Amino acid sequence: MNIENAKSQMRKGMLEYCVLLLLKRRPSYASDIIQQLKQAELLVVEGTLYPLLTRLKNDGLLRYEWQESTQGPPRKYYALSTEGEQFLEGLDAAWGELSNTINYLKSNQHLLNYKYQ
Amino acid sequence: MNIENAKSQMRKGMLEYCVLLLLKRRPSYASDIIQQLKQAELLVVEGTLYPLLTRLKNDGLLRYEWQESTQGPPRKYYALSTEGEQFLEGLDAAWGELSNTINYLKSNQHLLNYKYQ
DNA sequence: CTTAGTACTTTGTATTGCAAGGTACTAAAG
DNA sequence: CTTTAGTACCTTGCAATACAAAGTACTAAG
Repeated sequence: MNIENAKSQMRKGMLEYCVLLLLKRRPSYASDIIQQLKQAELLVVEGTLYPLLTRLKNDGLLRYEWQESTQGPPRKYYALSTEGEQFLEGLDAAWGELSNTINYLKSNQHLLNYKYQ
Repeated sequence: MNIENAKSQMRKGMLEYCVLLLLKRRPSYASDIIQQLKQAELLVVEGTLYPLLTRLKNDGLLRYEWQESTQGPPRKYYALSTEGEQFLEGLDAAWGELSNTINYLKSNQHLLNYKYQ
């Protein structure tokens, strides 16, 4: 058990959220998404992202269209569906709650009413 | 796919962190930890927590001691080891980074340098 | 001695992140 | 024409782990 492993664990639940956040800004293809996440210091590899995108598409949260590239094979540009936008709003709320909860746990406030034994 | 499922995914990577945060405040036994997490609106069930505690103990981050209870069977009080305290500091840093990253992604700031196509 | 309450533990399943390997298209070099 | 390099998409096998459900065990009350 090391910190890297723990960081990886933390990222796990957030990946889906982060990908949807990125796609809200602009349609992107997989390799592009990986670059964007790397810039944001959220390392993700292909073997993680492709199945995730497929899952989100199958759930109706994403749609995609093929686009020619000037250099290389065509790209699959993913974008949020209407349902995906609504889902993202739900995730925004969930993130807010989780963030509050952890900051609360960090803040010691819950100790004010605490009597030992 | 629904929001509850997604929330659950988000919680996953944070559970370890939250449990360590709680145990930093005071030694607790499993059922007590579940109650505290429930108060913080982070639902966790026995089948999740017990293996987690065992894992953290095997990794040397926690230690425990049995204590008699006035009502019912004895309780296994877990507390942070020295190594666990250091590990928690690492998780604090990781949480800060992740939190920053997501707020960054939410903030649209990464669009300022963006040119489409 | 049975029932209720509390607490710890294990088993089986499903999800999913990731490493590694594979397929396919384009363009440039030999 | 064939080979090589670059880009992009996809799949397979493994390991980690959250969770539901069932099991064990102790105490106290009826």
